[in-house]
Amino acid sequence: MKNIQPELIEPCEEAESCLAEKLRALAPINDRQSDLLAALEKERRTIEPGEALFEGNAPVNDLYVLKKGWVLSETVNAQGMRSVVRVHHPGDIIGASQVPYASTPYRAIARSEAIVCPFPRQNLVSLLSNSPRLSALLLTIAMIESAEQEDRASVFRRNSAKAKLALFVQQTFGRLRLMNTLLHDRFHCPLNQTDIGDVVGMTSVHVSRTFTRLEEEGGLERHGTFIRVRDESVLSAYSGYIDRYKQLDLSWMPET
Amino acid sequence: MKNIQPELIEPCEEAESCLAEKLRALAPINDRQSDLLAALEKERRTIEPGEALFEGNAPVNDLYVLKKGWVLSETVNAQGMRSVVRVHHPGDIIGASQVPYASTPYRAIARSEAIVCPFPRQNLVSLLSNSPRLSALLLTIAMIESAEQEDRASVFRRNSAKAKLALFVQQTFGRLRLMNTLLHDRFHCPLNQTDIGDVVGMTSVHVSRTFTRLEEEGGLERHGTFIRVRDESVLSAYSGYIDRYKQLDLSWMPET
DNA sequence: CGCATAATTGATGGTTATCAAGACCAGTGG
DNA sequence: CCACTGGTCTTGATAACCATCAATTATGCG
Repeated sequence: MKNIQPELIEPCEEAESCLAEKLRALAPINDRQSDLLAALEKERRTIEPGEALFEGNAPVNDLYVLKKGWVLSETVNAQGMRSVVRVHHPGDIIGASQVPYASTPYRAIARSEAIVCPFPRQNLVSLLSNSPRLSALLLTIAMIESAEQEDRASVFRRNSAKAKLALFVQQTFGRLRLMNTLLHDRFHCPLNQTDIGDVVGMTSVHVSRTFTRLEEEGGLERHGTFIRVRDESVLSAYSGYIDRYKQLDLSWMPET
Repeated sequence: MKNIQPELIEPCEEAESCLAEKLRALAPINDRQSDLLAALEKERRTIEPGEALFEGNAPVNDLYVLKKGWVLSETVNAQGMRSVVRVHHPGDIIGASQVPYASTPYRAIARSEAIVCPFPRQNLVSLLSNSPRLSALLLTIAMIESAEQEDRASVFRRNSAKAKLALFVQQTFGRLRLMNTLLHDRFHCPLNQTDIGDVVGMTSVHVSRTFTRLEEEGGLERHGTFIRVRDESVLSAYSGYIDRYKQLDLSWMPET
């Protein structure tokens, strides 16, 4: 397997507000709104691969805007098996789904060198109080991710290993492309096959076999830590993938 | 199997605003906020069991507050298998996860006699614009449901059939109890085993077998269309169930 | 080069899907 | 009262898929 030159990967790192970049990819926001968002990303913290951002059953005080790198939210279920609940990419708010809770059962762990901007949960309130439009955008993101989750649920609980992996690749690629429009047909995946297995719900052994089959069928190619989407139609035939960042209608959103 | 007298089931039906009832179960809201919510439930529509509320790939114009009955959001995946994406109970906003989209791929179908209150998507904006607290509550509900979904995902994609069914029963019971504090240890389930199978991702045949085993182990009992939770610890040992409506910390929410 | 981690490949077994047949149940009409 | 019917649930036999265990090969890094 030949290597492919890693291209420009994390354009978000340089932005004044990574979250603002993400929201802007969905709908226009004005300077005042942009400033409100930038206020969330004053602090900065770097995390090494393998290091934990927070541990399971820790109190929820801060949320984190992810500026660079991949972070996994994972948990251990009743039978002691690890399960990766979410894969966070730049622009995501890590811990957003834990906002209403006193503590989170999840553990967040970096899978590549990551930069996060911690901010207290209280700061969310200033967004909600000062901008209906930003409130609507936060709700929109929650709904988009919810739709993605529903898609995964549909496929992961009944379908074949090929469908699971195909959906994983397509959803991941779709999310990365939102923040990095330079991506063409391949992306860097810092997860090993054990991680991927814990995301889609299969063993690392079967991840390996299934990747090989999808390669044989021409759906994708692997080159080291890069994955190339070669024929989307092959993958979609298994996964039924829908790009949840397309087909949006945000005309209803308030202006301010 | 002896029959059990169906007790008082749908207290929400009589409330001025079913949604307000649900939010009030989470955090106090004042009269002004309550009025804003009641404005969403002016219209009313009755749906018979088996009847569709909307079909797949229909444009998203209205959302629906469910006042009474069970409604399923379902879809057909790439391999032509039916998948139940969500089970809606009284107090739910049907179609909430489709707010940002021009159309929805899902089909909503009633499984018992249902009453819904349709309201245009635009009306959400008046909530967001006029009450940061209601915005926060809407976000909170989205996050709670997201957490429930993550729990399902963790269990459904790797675990045994017993774990899947146990979680289904416990999550369903937990959600119903939020709106009906009279429920003690049993609830009416209008879904047949094919429906349940399409919710949890297994065949109706295996649902039957697994229910029988869980009964033998003392976790639950079935009496006609009623399910009685007999020993939560037995079910939790499989499912690792967490009540996501407990352990909330909503102290951060804005007042107005 | 040597070591550790990750990926691959093969053999075997368990869990669940699938197919098929029969039991149960409520409602209907002779 | 009883056959009939459609739906649902149950039970059994078989097979497919994936997990598991184990051994080997590849990859990356000091």
